[in-house]
Formats: sequence, structure tokens, C-alpha cells
Amino acid sequence: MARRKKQPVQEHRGAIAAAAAALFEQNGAASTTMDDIAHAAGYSKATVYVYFKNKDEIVSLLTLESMRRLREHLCRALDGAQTARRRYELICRELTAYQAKYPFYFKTALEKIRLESGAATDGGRTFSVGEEINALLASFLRNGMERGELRRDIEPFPTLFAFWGALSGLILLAESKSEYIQETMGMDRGQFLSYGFDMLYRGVAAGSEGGVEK
Amino acid sequence: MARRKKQPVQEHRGAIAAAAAALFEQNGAASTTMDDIAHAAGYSKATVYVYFKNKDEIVSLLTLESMRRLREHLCRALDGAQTARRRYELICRELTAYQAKYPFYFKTALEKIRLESGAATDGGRTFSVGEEINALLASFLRNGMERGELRRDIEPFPTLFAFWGALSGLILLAESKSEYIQETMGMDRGQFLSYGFDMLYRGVAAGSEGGVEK
Amino acid sequence: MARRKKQPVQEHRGAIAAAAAALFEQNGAASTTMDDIAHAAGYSKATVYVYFKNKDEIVSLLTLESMRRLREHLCRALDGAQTARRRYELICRELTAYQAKYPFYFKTALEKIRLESGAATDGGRTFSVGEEINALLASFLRNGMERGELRRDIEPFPTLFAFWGALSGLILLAESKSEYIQETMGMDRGQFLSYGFDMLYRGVAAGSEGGVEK
Amino acid sequence: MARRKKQPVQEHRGAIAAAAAALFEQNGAASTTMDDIAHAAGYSKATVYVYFKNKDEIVSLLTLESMRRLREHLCRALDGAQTARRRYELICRELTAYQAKYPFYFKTALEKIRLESGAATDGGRTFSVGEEINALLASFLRNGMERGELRRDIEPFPTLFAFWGALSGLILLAESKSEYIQETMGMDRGQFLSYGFDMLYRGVAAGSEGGVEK
DNA sequence: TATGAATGAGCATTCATTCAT
DNA sequence: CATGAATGAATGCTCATTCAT
Repeated sequence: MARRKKQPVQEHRGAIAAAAAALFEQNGAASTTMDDIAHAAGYSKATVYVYFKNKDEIVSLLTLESMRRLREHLCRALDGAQTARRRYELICRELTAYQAKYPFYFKTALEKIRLESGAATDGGRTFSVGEEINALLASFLRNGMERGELRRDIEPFPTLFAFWGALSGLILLAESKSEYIQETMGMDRGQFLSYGFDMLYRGVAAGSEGGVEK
Repeated sequence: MARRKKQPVQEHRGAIAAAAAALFEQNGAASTTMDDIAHAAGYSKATVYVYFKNKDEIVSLLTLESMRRLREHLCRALDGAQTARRRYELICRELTAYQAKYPFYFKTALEKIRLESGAATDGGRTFSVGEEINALLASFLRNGMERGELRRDIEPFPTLFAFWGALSGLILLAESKSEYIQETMGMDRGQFLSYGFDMLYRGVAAGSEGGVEK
Repeated sequence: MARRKKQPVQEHRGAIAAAAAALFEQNGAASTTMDDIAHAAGYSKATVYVYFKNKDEIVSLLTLESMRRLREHLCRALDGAQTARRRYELICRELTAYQAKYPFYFKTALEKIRLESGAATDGGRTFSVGEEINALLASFLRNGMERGELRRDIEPFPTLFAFWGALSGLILLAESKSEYIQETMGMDRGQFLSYGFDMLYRGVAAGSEGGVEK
Repeated sequence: MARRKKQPVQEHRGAIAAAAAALFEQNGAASTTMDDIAHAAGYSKATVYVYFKNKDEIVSLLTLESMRRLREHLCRALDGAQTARRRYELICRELTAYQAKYPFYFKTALEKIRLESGAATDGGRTFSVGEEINALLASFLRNGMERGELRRDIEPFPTLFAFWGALSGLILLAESKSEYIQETMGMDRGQFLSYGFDMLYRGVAAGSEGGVEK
């Protein structure tokens, strides 16, 4: 009896969250007002407060969602192939696609991954998802090492983090400067990213072993 | 006549900018009010508006300054050594030091480098400095290739950009998650960054040539 | 037919009023929201509006109730003894006890007694109860005069009102400053009130007659 | 130089406070909005915030002022006569006049006197003034006892407090029910108050000694 | 009757910006 | 040139009240 009525709540939350996501995408979360969100969602501001306690709660929900979506994308990538090389390509492809589809979500997820240690944004679930993503990538690295495709002297965790930093920086730059890149190098975003992804991969690929002395 | 009067103007602008920079560093630009800046600089708020049209103009100037400072740091790095490997190390060291000293400036510069194509932030000068930095790094890459230290099949511009993206992402992540890194891997920020820098370098170092087939 | 249906209505109103009273007691009427009341009463907010037109109506009802309760307490006091002195003591005891038990109700009743001439709070019934209380106390005074315990030159109504004002002020002060009183005079609330009650009584007791010339 | 400019600030504060006091008088402090105050004072809401940090600051200032004014009135009363009886009359007259002139201030002062132990409303100064008022009245009582006009068995502090409670209750009731009093007893406020003041005085006057046995 | 749902009208507070002097 | 003074426009958030079902 109670259940039947509670369904719509999630729909309303979803509608509001969707409107908010779109606005956040355009102007950032800070510059988006509750009024904007309410109006975009077709509700009054007071109604938004019926479904969300806070502006923060909206942001948190969006963050959590973006993290989960990212995790799904990565899971799919790892499941789609066996070789490390191929898996890496899929990871990059998924990340790129995800960024293209949900730029705000992507940015948010990255930021959260960078800062997750902060207060529990959505009951700590965001943090957990971040950990899961880390675990996913760590297993990818370990598997690649075992297969002999990746260098044996790399340490999974530092490598993983370094990769995260480098990959996210790369993708973000590719997005914000795609026009510039197109003009000065005649490459579209995808080509540039492929180039960058390759470069990063070479840093961990087995063939590079011992190649560089300090 | 005009010159003589313009000198003090620059001094006032400088004093205000310095005060603003310090505040931005601590609380971020958004959370710093014009009141804060005026007070910290020892001027009245209205006076700040005599020297800067906008809050934005202050931010832009600071951005330009941060870009210039960054350029100086990089120049010093390239001048400090001959081998590509050593130069790379110096670049990384300078970047790390710069980030440690002026985290806000660093972030700003990176963001600007990523987004500079936007409106003329300070008369287009910011853009120019960005171009200079790019040129600087391009020459570093080319020189390294000529010396045989770097792979001959890399293309300077895409590589350069990919490097920027990756490096900035790496440094930013190292900063925002230094605590987490320390706890989970027992590495301090410097060690983690060294590890990441090495990884990135291997992607362009000569020894890796042919090591990876697609 | 009408009667049978109206019974439950009173029960609902009672339940809501009870919940409201408890909340008002804790946080005051202004800080208590209709949501709070509805939730505490186990109804939906809209249902509360079925039984009460207004928040004000709830407050009014509670006021009426508090007046009635006060009247009962006073009746009991007057019935409990014959001498004026003893009756006075009982009145004071009842008032003090009532204030201790229902501070909000007490305050409300006093305020209403002071202001009742205002708009008809609950159909004028509150006013009537106030009148009854006045009559009760007037009869107490008259009886005391007849018995020779109270001064013969006092006029019942002005005395009665003056007593109300003085007594309520005394009790309210005793409550709000009980801590301060304890600290500075080493008296607890009850002792202080006894002292004050005695003081007031001396102003009307027979023995004081002629004692003061203007 | 700085001084000359700071004068107007006090004037603005004064104007705002005056407007606020008038509004508080009518609708109470809680129901008066900053908008109301600003509008009544002829300023914009933002300007009010230039001169007062908070709504609370306005309330606090008004409270302090009302306490000080009350203290002045009482000082004047004590200075105006030598006999306790006459002094008492002057105190009552001053209080009545003060209440008639500044009903809100009066109410506020009484409330503060009742609750002063709370947080420092205006730098603790409000509390101090309250203490001074208490000291003033205590000296009045002691002096009256020494002169043989007041009972020797009264204890200054409890008596003082009891008097405060009773007097304030009396005056407040006289004000809020003046119409009712007029109608039912044919007395105006002043007459009623005189009557009540006399009644209270008899409770402490020397002649009443021993008149009442328990 | 009972209520889930929705909201209009506010509210205290902030801040970048303007302008007369 | 420098500034004291003033403010319009928001902003996140609250709550009594209404209404269709």
C-alpha cells in the first residue's frame, strides 16, 4: 500500500536530477540555482525541496550515479576482451564514449575519484564505488602482468593511480581543447586521444622493459 | 607624461593582485569577495574598482601571471640541462615545485591551458604565453628526438598536448589524494609523482620503440 | 445522526491538540510547524487541516483548554479550605504546581487572561472561562473580607486584577530566573515563591489595615 | 579625520534602530522582517546590513537601550525623594510613564531582566545594566528599612525580585487590559495601577509587621 | 473522510557593482 | 585619484495552506 505510492517519488527525484544534471553540464553545479533546477524540471522550488533535502543532496546523487555509470562502463570494457592490450583499448574507448555522452558526469566522477576521501556524499556509497573502480583497474593491471603483456616491475597501485591521473587529464584536455587541437594539428578528438592512449600504454607495456636508464 | 602617471597604476594593480592571489590561494577565487581583496590590499572596495574593472579582470591578470611564472619555470628547466632525460626530470621537478608553492596558480594555469580558447582573458596575452609554453615543450621534444633520446616516430604537437594533459592530471591527483596515497601505498607525494613521471617518460623514450604492436 | 458522527471528530481534534500541546511545550508555538504536529499526531498534514482550519485554531483550542484546566485547579484550591489564609496558600500552591507541570499552558493562559479582549479565540469561550476564573477569585476575596481575614477596605475587582498581574509576574520570573535566584540567594524556586506569595498576601491581609498612610 | 566620518554611522544606526523599534512595538520582533525595517527606515535592505551585522544585532541594541533607559528612569526616581514611601511612588510613576511611552522597550527590558542570564546580547553590557538596576532597587529597600519605613524582617534580594515580578506583571496587565478594566471597574489605567502599587507596598511597609500569622 | 502532492510568498543574508563627492 | 555609501539581484531554504482524488 505504501509501496505503490512511493514509486512516483523516485520518478520525481529522477526528473529533478535529470534537469539538474543538464544544467550542471552547462553552467556547473555552483552556478546552477535551485530555482533553475525547479524551473527546468517543471516544478516549483518548494517542490524540489520535497524530493531533495538539499542542493547538496542533488549533487551527491548525481555524483553517485556518475560513479556507478563509470563503473559499469569499465566492467563492460574488462569483460569484453582477454588481452591486456585489447582491454586497455576498450577501457579507453569506454571512457571516451562516456565522457562524450555525459561530460558533466565524467568530470564529476573524476573529481570525486580525486577527492573521495571527503565527507560521505551519499552515505559513503560514492566512496565504495570509487574503491570498486580502483579494484577493477588493479585487477586489469595484475592480469596484464601475469599474461606477460605488461611490465613485471610495475606496482599495481601506484601505476593505477598514475594512470587515473594521466588518463583523466588527457581526456579532459582533449575535450576542452578539441577545437584547438583540430585547428593546429588537423586531428579530431578521437585521433588525438588514440595517440595519447598509445603513448600512455607504452609506459607500462612489457616491451619497454629496461629500455630507459636513469 | 602619460608614462609617468602609469607607473603608480601598475603598482596599485600589483598590490591588489598580490592580495587577491594570496586569498585565492587559501579559499579559491569564488569564495573570495571583493571586500576581502580590498581589505587585504589596504584599499577601499571602490578603489579596487578603479584599478580593475571587474573581479574577473583580477582573476584574468592572476591567470596571466601564473602562466608567465610557469613559463619561467619551464625555461629554467630546459636551460638547466642538455639531455632530454635530464631536462624531463627538471621539467617535472619544476612543475612539482611550482604546484607545491602556488597550488592555486598552478591549477589556474592548467585550467587556462586547457580552456584558453575562450574569451580573451587579458588581452589575449594569456593565450600567447600558452603558445610560448607549447613552443618551449615542442622544442624540448624535437631536441630529444634529434639527440636520439626520444622515439623518432612521435609527433611533437600531439605528444606535447598529450603530455600536458597527462602531467597535469597526474600532479593534480597527487595533490588532492596525497593523504590517500600515503595511507594505501606508503608513498609520499614526491615518490608517487616520480613513479608516475617515469611511467610517462617510458611512453616516449627511445628504448620503447617497436616494443608495442597493435 | 449528527451526534454520532461528531464524536470521532472530537477525538481526532483531541489527538491533534494533544500532540500540538506537547510540541508547543517543548519548542513554543511559533517554532512548531504544522508538519511537526501532523507527524506527532500520526496524521497527514492535510488531515490536520480537516480538523482545524488554521494553526491558530489549534493554538486557540489549547489556550481554552489551559484556561479550563487553570479554572479547575483554582476550584480545587478554594474547595480545599475555609480560611482565606489557607485558601490563598492552596491557590498559590496550585498555580505553582500548574506552572511546573504545564509551563507553556500556564504562560498561554496568563497571556490570554491579559489579552483576552482580543478576537474571539475559540468562539468566546476562552473569554467566558476567564470571567469564571475572575468570579472565583472575587468570591474568594469577598469571603475573606467577610471572615475578617482580609482588609475591609479593599475592592474585590481591582484587587483581584492586581493580584493576577502580580502573581503571574512573580511566577513567571521565578521560573525564568530560577537558576539566577538559586545562585545569588541560595533559594530554590519554591522558597522564593513562598516568600513572594507572603509578601503579596500582606498587602491584603486584615492586620495591615491602617498601617500605611499616604 | 576618521572620526568625522564615523559620526554618521551612529546616526544611520540610530535611524534604523528607531524604525525597528517602532515596528517591533507593533508586531513584535519576530514578525518584523529586515525588509520592513529597511523600508521603514528609508534604506534598502542591503544598506541595513551595512550598519547591522544581523537582525539579532538590532534586537540586542534595542534591548540594551531599553535597559539603559529604564535604569535612568529609576535613578531619577530614587534621586527625587528621601522617604521610602515617596521614592516608591516615584519609582512606580516612572515605570508607568516609561511603559506608556515605550511599551515595546519596557516589555523587552522586563523580559531581559527575567532572562538576562542568556548569551551576551550586546557584549554583556545588557547584563551589567540589569545588575545595576538590581543594585539600585536593593539600595532603595535597604535605605527604607534603615529609615524604619519598611519592615525590618524583609530580605532585600528576594524582596527585590519578588517586587520586580509583581510590578512588571501588574503594569503589563494594566496595559493589555486597560479597556477591560475601564469597562468593568470604571477605573482608568492610572487609577488601577495606583491601587495595585499601594497593595504591593503594604506587603513591605513597616506597619504591616506582625500583622499576619501563618 | 483522508491524504499525497504541490506551491506561493517569504526570509535572512550576501556580494559585485555603481556613483556622488 | 580615492572612497564612503548605497543597493539590486540573487540564493538556499521554510512553511502554512490548498486541492484533486
